[in-house]
Amino acid sequence: MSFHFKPDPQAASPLYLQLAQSLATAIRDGVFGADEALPSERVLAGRLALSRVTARSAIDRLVEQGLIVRRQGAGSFIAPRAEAPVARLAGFSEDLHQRGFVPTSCWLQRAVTAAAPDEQLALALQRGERVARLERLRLADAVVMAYEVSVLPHSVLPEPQQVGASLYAHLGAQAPVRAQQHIRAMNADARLAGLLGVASGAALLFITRLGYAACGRCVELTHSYCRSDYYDCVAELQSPPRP
Amino acid sequence: MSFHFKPDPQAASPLYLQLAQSLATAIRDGVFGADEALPSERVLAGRLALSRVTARSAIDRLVEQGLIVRRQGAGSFIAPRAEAPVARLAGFSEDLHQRGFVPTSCWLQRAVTAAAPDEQLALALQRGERVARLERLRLADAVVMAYEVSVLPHSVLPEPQQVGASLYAHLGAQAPVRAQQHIRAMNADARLAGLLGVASGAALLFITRLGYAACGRCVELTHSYCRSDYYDCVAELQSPPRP
DNA sequence: CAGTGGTCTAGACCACCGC
DNA sequence: CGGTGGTCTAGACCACTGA
Repeated sequence: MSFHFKPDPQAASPLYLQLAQSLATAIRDGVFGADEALPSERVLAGRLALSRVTARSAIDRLVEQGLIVRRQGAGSFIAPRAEAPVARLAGFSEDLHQRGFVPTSCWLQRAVTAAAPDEQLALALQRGERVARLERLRLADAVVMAYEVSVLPHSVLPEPQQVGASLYAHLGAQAPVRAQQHIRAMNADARLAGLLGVASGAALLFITRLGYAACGRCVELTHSYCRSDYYDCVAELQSPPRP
Repeated sequence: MSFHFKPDPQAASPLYLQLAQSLATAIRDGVFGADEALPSERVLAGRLALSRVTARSAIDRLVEQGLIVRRQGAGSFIAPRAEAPVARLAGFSEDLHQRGFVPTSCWLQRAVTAAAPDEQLALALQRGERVARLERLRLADAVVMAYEVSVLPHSVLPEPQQVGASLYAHLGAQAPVRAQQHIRAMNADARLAGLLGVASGAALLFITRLGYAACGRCVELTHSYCRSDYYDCVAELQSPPRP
């Protein structure tokens, strides 16, 4: 089975991304068997009339995503992972969608309010700067999965009323590209139990997320209270730099 | 303030890593002010007699680590993050150590046993292949923080008795470099409550970790039951590839 | 406009793997 | 040994930023 791909120098996206995506699709479609070696970087480059550096960049992406494993001197191989990969940064919507659920939201509040002290600190707000506050229930297939409060600088989200199902989609270029989550467990109090439809005292996942835009600014502080029986949080970790 | 660095082509580690580490140190030492621009890639390359690609590779590393933010057309800037960065893949030991605790372990079991079905599957074991089973309490400053059961292929860990405080240190080259964690919350049953010294029914973090070695093989399956009042799980997330 | 990061090329040497 | 990934160079064009 051979791999076909036509580089298009006119396209909007760079060649190495086109190639990476193309290879990723081929891998997921099973064009290459598990544990099989990819064409070597030189072969790939030669066959597609690209430089080796470009071919290598494409493979770099796939290695980062865990789709491919490199073995020096031997070759690049399909990673031996049958299961579904990836749970990078994804909003709730995208996250659930991937798992085949139909995610919906039920707004409890979308307003511009004053900022609490911890919010001022986390978002590095100017004195007196206000925040957009989004409060909602998250549902999957009509089952409540989480209660979530998001706070963003007013300047980042001037009109919270306009936010649709996906906050990140609405934010566009200002959406977070990196985030830090603190994940804890807590027992549901009466109010949370009522909102989520669980017994009082049930164990919940309590997730605090700080989201950073591409420019490095912290643009999102979110507290999520998740039913753990329906939702679990997946994290992909990478090794620290070797000193 | 200027930045000094002598590239050493003889050294074991590649130039781009030397430079990255050197820059990282300089940044953490405050040689560059927050929000200040780094020397441009061309300047860096010229001054250090490196190619621009090499200088760029070094900066790539720092961007991945969140130390630096690139702005096309403008420059590369110190990321505006005062706080402690990074919680990549770290074993419990390293993790707690970074926070200033003294981590210790109390072994409950270190043995070679048969593999349960889910363990066979997760670790992709041969039929009948046995596993090393490690069971321990994790303590920080003499307080129990977690109960943990790790299972590894016997071939990866032939002598579980020899494992010291840090499993990853003992594994050496076979230690995981990538991991996937599933994080859930659960109420402590009587046994867990007893082990961890919490009330029965208290909310615990229940973390299942699959660790993958550099060669791509899954070498670790760990279940952790963590007291959430003392321990929280930090995850750094990155954005998905833009399609 | 000059300078920046983003991408790309063609070619090179090395350390490592498997035969 | 030949082929592989790992690193490095010198130079190029583009799109974008900011003064």
